[in-house]
Amino acid sequence: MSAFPAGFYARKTVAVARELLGHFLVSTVGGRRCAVRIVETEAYVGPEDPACHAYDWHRSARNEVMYGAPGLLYVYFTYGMHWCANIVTERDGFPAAVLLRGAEPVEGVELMRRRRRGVPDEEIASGPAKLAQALGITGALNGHLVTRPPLWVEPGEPVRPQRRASSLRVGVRRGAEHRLRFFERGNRHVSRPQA
DNA sequence: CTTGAGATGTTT
DNA sequence: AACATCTCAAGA
Repeated sequence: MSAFPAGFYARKTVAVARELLGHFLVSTVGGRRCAVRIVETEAYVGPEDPACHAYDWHRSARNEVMYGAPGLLYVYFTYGMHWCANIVTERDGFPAAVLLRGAEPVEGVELMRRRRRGVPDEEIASGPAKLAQALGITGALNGHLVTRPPLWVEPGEPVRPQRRASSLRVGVRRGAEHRLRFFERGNRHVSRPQA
């Protein structure tokens, strides 16, 4: 059994991943407003986490923002096509973040339907790259602080612990054994089968 | 409903 | 060669 979920910073990142469920993400990217309710997250808990982009203190132009202050948006490009968005969770200098994996549209749904080319509403943001596309998030927002426009978190009714569930992280090979994915049980906007 | 392949560019 | 993914087509 590896140590990292028991460490202090891991606990904080995991707490953020859990507690983000039920809160809102508001975007005014492009000048029009839309908002989603977060229903799925994953924790990437720091240098001891083999799945984390900052594993073993790896530091590069791509993941530099992870080493910054909590509340910064870490946006990366993957599979040659997709943007994914994280929120940095730990103190300056300790690289950890929470991946935004799934959300349900609550405001500006027409705008998000346009960005997502007419897919059914439950697929507008049911996945990290779908979520980023729906909100207009790209690399241009890398390093943005999520307390102000054009993208910020607003408090919502927290998901009660009884309605929260966890699972293995999706698409992860190294460090795959840890249950660091969190989601609202039964929600239709969660990205994958809820094991 | 499920599975599998292809798209596509960056990082290791 | 892998990658914190998505879409579509085909099959059960």
